[in-house]
Amino acid sequence: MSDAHSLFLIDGSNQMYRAYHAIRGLTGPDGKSTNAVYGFVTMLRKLIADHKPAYIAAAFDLKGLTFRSQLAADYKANRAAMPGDLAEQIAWVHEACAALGVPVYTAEGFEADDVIGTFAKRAAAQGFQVTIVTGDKDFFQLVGDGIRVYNPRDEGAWFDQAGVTEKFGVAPHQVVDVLALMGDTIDNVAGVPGIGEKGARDLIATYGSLDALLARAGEVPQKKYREGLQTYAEQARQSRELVTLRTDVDLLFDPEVFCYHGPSIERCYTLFSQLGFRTLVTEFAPTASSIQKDYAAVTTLDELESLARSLAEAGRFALRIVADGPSCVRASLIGMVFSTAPRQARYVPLGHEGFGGGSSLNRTQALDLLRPLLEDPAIAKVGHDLKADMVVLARHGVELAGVEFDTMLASYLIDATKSSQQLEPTVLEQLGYKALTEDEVCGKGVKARPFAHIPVEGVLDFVGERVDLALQLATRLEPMMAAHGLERVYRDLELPLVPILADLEKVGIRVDAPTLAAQATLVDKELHDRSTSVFAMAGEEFNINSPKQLAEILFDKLKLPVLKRTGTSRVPSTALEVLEELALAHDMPRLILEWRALAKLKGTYIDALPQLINPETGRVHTSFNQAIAATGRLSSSDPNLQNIPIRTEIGREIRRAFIAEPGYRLISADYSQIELRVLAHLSGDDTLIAAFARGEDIHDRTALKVFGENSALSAHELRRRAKIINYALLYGKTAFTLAKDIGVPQQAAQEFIDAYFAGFPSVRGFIEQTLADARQTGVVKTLFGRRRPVPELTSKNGQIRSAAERVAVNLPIQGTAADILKRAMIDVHGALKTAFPQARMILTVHDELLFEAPTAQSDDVAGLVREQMQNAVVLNVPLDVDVGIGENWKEAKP
DNA sequence: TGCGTCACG
DNA sequence: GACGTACGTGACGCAA
Repeated sequence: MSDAHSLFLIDGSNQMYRAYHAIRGLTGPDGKSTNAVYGFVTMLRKLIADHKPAYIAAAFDLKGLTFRSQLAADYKANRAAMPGDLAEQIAWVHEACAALGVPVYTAEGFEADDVIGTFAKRAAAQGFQVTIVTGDKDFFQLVGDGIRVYNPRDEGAWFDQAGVTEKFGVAPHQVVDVLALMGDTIDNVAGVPGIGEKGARDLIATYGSLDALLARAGEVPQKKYREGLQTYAEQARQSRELVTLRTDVDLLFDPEVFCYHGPSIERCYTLFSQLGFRTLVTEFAPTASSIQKDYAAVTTLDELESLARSLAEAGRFALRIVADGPSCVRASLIGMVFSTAPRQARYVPLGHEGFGGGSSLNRTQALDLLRPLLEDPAIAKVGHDLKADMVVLARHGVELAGVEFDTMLASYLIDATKSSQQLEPTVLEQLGYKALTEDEVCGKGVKARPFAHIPVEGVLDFVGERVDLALQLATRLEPMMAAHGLERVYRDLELPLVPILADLEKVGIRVDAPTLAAQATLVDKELHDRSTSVFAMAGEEFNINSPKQLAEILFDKLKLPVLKRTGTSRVPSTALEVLEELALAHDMPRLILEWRALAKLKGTYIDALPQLINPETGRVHTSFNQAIAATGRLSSSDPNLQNIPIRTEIGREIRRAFIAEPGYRLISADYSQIELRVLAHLSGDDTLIAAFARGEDIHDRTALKVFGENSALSAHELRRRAKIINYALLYGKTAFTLAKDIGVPQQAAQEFIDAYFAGFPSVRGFIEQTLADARQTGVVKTLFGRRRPVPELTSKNGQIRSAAERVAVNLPIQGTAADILKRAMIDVHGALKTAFPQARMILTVHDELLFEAPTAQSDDVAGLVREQMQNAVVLNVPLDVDVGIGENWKEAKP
């Protein structure tokens, strides 16, 4: 295919339209559509990669009239105007072509088709093998003599002379005659009335050409065709002129210009960054390793002393711990790397093994030498994810102090919706470098080697970049944070939280393996009972956990009705709500649901947790992720301790396995209805505020507002429904789902929603004001100034826009609640340190904090915690905290 | 690796 | 008139 003389001519306008319609809903960082550009770029890159043309160019229509309007004033007058969001992308598409090394041609007064026709003929005459890339059948007229047509939509769609004849029914030279006869209503090519595509093709095939046909019109047997041809002969000739592509446009075919030399990396990088095409940005980014830099390893203690002196003199440096291991709390220290200036780094190897024994320094001596520096709060430390470094260092007896700037947190505060706040993508976005990855240095999968087994020279570039780039990032992100007004949330919340979260991770929580083992035995029996019954009903054994096999049994074998299909694969869904519905008609779905609930508990918690107990501490150490959740919440992983069951009795039993050390108690402290209180504060709704101020039960209050005083339902049921309504309305739930959740008709649900907003009038005002502000600024904020960009608020797609509106309303509420909890954690941590140093915070779950304290102090600790949490912030409603004490987490839950 | 499902606030 | 239908997470097992 990569003929030395192959020339590809791309029908740019045609392919741009196709891309626009094929991809929907893609937008760039500024919320503008990028679908046509993205689709076009994808097409063009695939075309070049697959066919490796030696010469290439693209042609586009220009805005405005062409010579064809002079032939027929109404030519293309019926065409709908180009959609605005496509017109906006034309300049980008041109730039994309140019960046990818494809010259762009247009011609005043002509269409792209004529430009292509001209180049095709001239190139073919010079012996080029020309391929026209288009989905437009009009180009069939040019095929032959070294010219063919290719439609990239369909891989097999190559049209040479034989291909055109087969596809279109006539030879290429007859194509214009067929097009002239059949006309084109959209483009206002008149043709001959009464003759369509099939008629035109048959007539031209029979008579050879339009001229011959018109000359012998009287011989045509079909009356409709005959009369049409006789009446509209002139119109047919004019139509032929319209559909005939010009091959004589005043353009020079210069092979030098058309010769393909590959893309301009810089231009592609700039363009794709602006458009927000992340994968492509990665591909075209320059690598930092191509830049001159000064990275070196420290090989003697003398050198290390001199490094320590220069770091102390600098007063501020970036650092990164290099470590191997399954997690920070179990990591082994391999080295430390420092930087005080751009493109400069010094690596202190401490654990590289087996390379003549001389490459690593003595760990104890080195740490002793560095300790004063690392523990000095007056020397500022910069890094990316410093919590991880703190946890590793603490294992080696070093308490890192002076944490001053964490680039991961800064990046997170600037845009919490980014898919990753890792160093590489952040550096790529902010500095335009493609940093080395751990995979490139260590390998991945089965081939991965630990740092300890790689020589120092092998890791130097990678580890050097870690600190060098972090320091450079800090310089760039600090002013950005200030510009967004994020200093307060950074200095008052996120930064002070870093050492606290490190403490929580280090301390962990005690989990009792025998308790879980006993539960495993019980649950196994329950699972077995249910699967036996299910298999009996099915008449065969199968894997209940396989949605596919389960669907076959339920829907094929038992012929139960398919109520819903899954999102992308459109297979029959076996989700909870579906099975609950089916359970009304058959016994198996209920058993399946019970089996699933038990299997979930066993697999995710009962069996998994014992394996995560750290043998050194006998405790489970989760990781808290401070830069994941778009709302400012923390998340927990490996294991996730924020989703331990509580809603069902059997699930709640698992919390018995989370226990206090002997002589200690667990203390659980929950904020009561914190999000509704935040709503009361933010909306200023008098009714809500008054209810909270009087200490009323807010769900009862809503029940009264929504259902009135004379409802027939029990107080308990009213409260249950009101609770659903309270939280539902907070997030923009619709009547449809509310109806399902509380089991009433949709119309009744709508009436409840209306009654709610009537009862709390300021809540609606708050929602509307939040949305109005967000539309204007493109971001939403919490009470503490945390921000979240919501570019989709201006989307033309109603569904995307609605989702963005719900996000925009949710953020100030969920995010402010998260801010309050973070503030409380900082206050409580500080207060405990002085008053009860033996007590420690061990877990945080969105509106709950868990502590472990000596039994004798537990009441006092509980009181202090409660006090600190209630006074973490001052709102115009009180914050209420429920506290409980127990030997295990279940007992401690208030 | 992506998807379906389900645990939590 | 059809479509989809509440926010935020993380983990497991299956199927490809």
